[in-house]
This record gives sequence, structure tokens and C-alpha cells, in this order.
Amino acid sequence: MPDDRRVREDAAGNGDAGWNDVRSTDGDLRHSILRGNPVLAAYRLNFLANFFTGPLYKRMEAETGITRPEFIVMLCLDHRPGATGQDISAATGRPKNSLSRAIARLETKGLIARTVDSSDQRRQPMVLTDAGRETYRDLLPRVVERESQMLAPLSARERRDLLDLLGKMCRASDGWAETY
Amino acid sequence: MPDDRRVREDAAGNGDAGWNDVRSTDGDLRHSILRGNPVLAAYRLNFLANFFTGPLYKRMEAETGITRPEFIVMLCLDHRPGATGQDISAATGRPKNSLSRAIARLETKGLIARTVDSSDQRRQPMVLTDAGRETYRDLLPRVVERESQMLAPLSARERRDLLDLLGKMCRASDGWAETY
DNA sequence: TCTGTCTAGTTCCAGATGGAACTATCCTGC
DNA sequence: GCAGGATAGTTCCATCTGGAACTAGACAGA
Repeated sequence: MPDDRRVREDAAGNGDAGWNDVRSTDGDLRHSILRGNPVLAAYRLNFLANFFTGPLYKRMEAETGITRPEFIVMLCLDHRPGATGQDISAATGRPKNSLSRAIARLETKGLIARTVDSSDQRRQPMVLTDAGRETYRDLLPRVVERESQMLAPLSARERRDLLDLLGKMCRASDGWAETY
Repeated sequence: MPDDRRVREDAAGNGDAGWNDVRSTDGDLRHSILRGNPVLAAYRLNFLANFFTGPLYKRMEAETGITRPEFIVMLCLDHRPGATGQDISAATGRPKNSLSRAIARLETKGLIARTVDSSDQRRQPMVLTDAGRETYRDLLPRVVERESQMLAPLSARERRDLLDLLGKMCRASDGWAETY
């Protein structure tokens, strides 16, 4: 039973009650790796992000023509009208040239409006147009809906805890995100 | 103060003590969005995954020539010697053609050995070679190290809680990951 | 006010990506 | 044992990606 060689839940101080009785799905590599690998937190985090994000954006693009970087730009602009490409790049870690293309497409579609900052003509503050705001409002429910699918197994209390823990890690990200 | 329009921590039932006094970084879009957007859990999850994974694999590839999909294959094979491309694709959600290429590269590099399943000649069970195991053992510490940077702000107790919560969500992923 | 340096945004290009078509093998029912 | 359908893996190709070079504007110091 080669799988179990490396299960180190105990070594990681990880109780994780409930995993072990899923042993019936022993042939299932997915759950087996989720249960026992050397970087459990990182693996699970990436697993959730991938399985959440991948299908969501794939479907969004197929149905609405809005791509992932485009949606990210819209999210940022809804949150902070007048943000520049540079702001969004720094906030999200996406390279500025990818964003530049997404921004150009959004402008072509009439979903955002770009201006030139009169006090610094290099900067191009953007806002959502009315059409852009409407599109965003159409898109958002599907993302919210999917997030709640992902959170479904957690109680209200557990969701609060999760947000708290993730928040704590994000807040500290300045220390390790850039300087690696 | 356009930022604060959508801060709905309370609506989300999210206490998140400590965020609000970071208001000094008001100009910082990154933290501002992390604090208040309509899909807090999903956003934070993706934020961590991206900022964790991106730089890690970028550096790994630059320094060792091992790419992200290649590392994923090695992780799977270390966990379960004899896994096939199909197994890995199903477990990780990566498309099988990307994996096919990664597998071919790993074989060229002499890091894995492929056989043909005699009872089903379509299947190609793989194992890490000695060189592959050694490379994997060299690579792993850097990933573990980076994971602990990410987890640094959490106490031992909080890490256990986080693993538990993520585990719960992953375990339920069959319900929403594929069928979207 | 010129010069060197910095920054915002764009363009270029080599390489990666993933959907779809393809090949080879396996399995099921007739 | 053969036809139809499924499955593992590969190949093709249009598209995406992100590093690096580039353009244009800002700014500091001599």
C-alpha cells in the first residue's frame, strides 16, 4: 500500500478528523494526496483556488466573452474608480502587460473609460462605464454563487474563522510575496 | 472616499479584527480590496495561492529548470508510484495534454521511468527514478520553507484550524469542482 | 535647462497553454 | 468475433502569457 508511506498528518500536528474513514476511496489519488503530502496547507489552498477559479472563468468567458484578467480589472475598478493599470498590477500581482491588453479590450467593448491624469500624463485613471457597471453586476452573482458552493460545507462560525485566518495571512503577505 | 462604499465585512458576518486599523494604507489598493470585496473568501484564497505559487514556481524554474506541471507530476509520483497521466490529471484538474508534455520532458531528463501496463496497454504507469527522487528531495525543502513563510502569522492552533477548514472544503469538492 | 534616472503603459516575441482532433487499445453487446 | 463506444495518451493549432525592450512623460540635481 504505497500510498500510506508518507501520510504525515500527525507529524504536521493535523488532526483532520474524518479524512481517515474515507479510506474506501483508496484508489482516488485526488483525495489521497489532499490527505497526505508534505505541504498540506499550500496544496489544499492551491487545489481550492484552481478548482474554484478554473471552471468559473472558463465558463464566464464562454458565456459572456469576459476573460479572467478583464474581470479582475472590473472588480478593481468597481472597488476603486480611478485606479490605474499600475495600481491593479501591484494589487493583484498580475504583470502589467497582461493587464494592459485586458484594459484595451475592455475599452474597445465600451465597459471602461480611460482618461489621462492631467498632473501626470503617464497615468491613465479608469472607471467603469454605465455599461461596464451593468455587465459587472450581471457577472457578480455567478461568482458569489460559486463561492457559496465552495463554502457550503462550513458553518457560519467556520466561515468567519476561515476568513479571519486567510485575512491574517494576506495581511502579512507583504513580507513574503514580493521579496522571494 | 470611494473605497468604502462596498466594505461589507458586517454583511458577511466577518469580524476580522485588525483590518480596520490598517486604514493608514488607504492608498493601497491591494489591502483595501482584500478587506472589502463581494467575494472575500474566494478572493483571499486566490490571492494567497497566486502570490504563493507564482513566485515559487518562477524561481524554481529559473534555478532548476523544473516547471510547475513537472513538479506536480513528481509530487504525485512520490506520493503514489505507478500513477498514470490520467490519474494525475483527474487528481489535479490539469488538462491531460499539458501533463503529457511535462511527462515527456521528465522522461527526457531521466527523472521518471514510464512502463506500459501489461494488462491495459493504453495505460503508462510511471515511477520516479533514483535521479528523480533525488531531484524531488532537493526541491521539496524550498516549497516547505515557503509554505511556512506563508503560515508564519498563524499560531500552531490556527494552522491546525486552517488545515481542518480547507480539508473540509476540499473533501466536498467533488460536488462542485467538476460539474460546474 | 540639460542630463540621467525613474515610472506608466505598450509592443514584441519566444514559449506555454488547452480545446479538439487523432491513434491505439480496451470493453460491451450482439 | 465484430461493430460501436469508451478511454489513455499524443499531436495540432490558435491563442494566451509574461519577460524584455521600447516610448513617453516626470523629476532630481548640477
